[in-house]
Amino acid sequence: MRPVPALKRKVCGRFTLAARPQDLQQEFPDFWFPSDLPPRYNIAPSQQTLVLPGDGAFQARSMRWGLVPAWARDPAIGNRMINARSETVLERPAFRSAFRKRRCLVCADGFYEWQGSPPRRRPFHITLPGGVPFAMAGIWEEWPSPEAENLSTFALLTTRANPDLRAIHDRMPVILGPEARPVWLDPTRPPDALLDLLVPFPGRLELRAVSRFVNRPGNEGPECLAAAES
DNA sequence: CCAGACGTTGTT
DNA sequence: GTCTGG
DNA sequence: CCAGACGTTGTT
DNA sequence: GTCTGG
Repeated sequence: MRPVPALKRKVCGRFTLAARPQDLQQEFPDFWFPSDLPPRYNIAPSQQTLVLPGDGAFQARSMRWGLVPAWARDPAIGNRMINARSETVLERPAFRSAFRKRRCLVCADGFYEWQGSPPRRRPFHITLPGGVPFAMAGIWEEWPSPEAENLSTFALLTTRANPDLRAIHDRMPVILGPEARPVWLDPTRPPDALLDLLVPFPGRLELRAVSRFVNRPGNEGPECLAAAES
């Protein structure tokens, strides 16, 4: 008998990065950050956001969320390549090469998950205690655009939800603590050592129901974190 | 050998 | 790029 | 992830 | 319903 598929709901598709550059500098002291970083409360797929690639430059870069494989004909394919399952990332043709050679950290200070079924689906904002910035595990690609400069894109690694999150969701982005980050970014690390890092977050998470204002991808600003209407 | 395809998420 | 199908 | 669009003809 | 765009 085939294994019964686990309960599945939708996975990380929005997040926040409202932290100031000095807060990021403190959390990621090895990296250089731009000083003019705008606070973001509604980062959606296809948008640019701050990524720390393991390319040895230790320079924060802006990349587009939604991985476009190097061989893609149409970069629109990236709009659906926003998450890569940890369980299968090693085999998937679209991700395998990026997983082996181009890993990164994706800076965030919270992410959104939606709970329930339409039309009552409600967004939650999930943070670490105190709202400190954290690093999500990512992989990235460079797509040679015929007209413009290369397009840099990334996908987030996902794993099972941890106990705090399980009430609303069964998947979550992989969050890497300070010890795991250099391992993930080390280009010489073998796949087995990397896969060991892709586990549910072992610490506590804080969940807060927020307004549906965040639903609309074009909405931006601290209103995205307003308490949920009753 | 060449030609042609190549993907993910989720489906509560 | 890399794999499959013919 | 959610919101919003969703068409055709013909075109060196 | 399904796909694209943000």
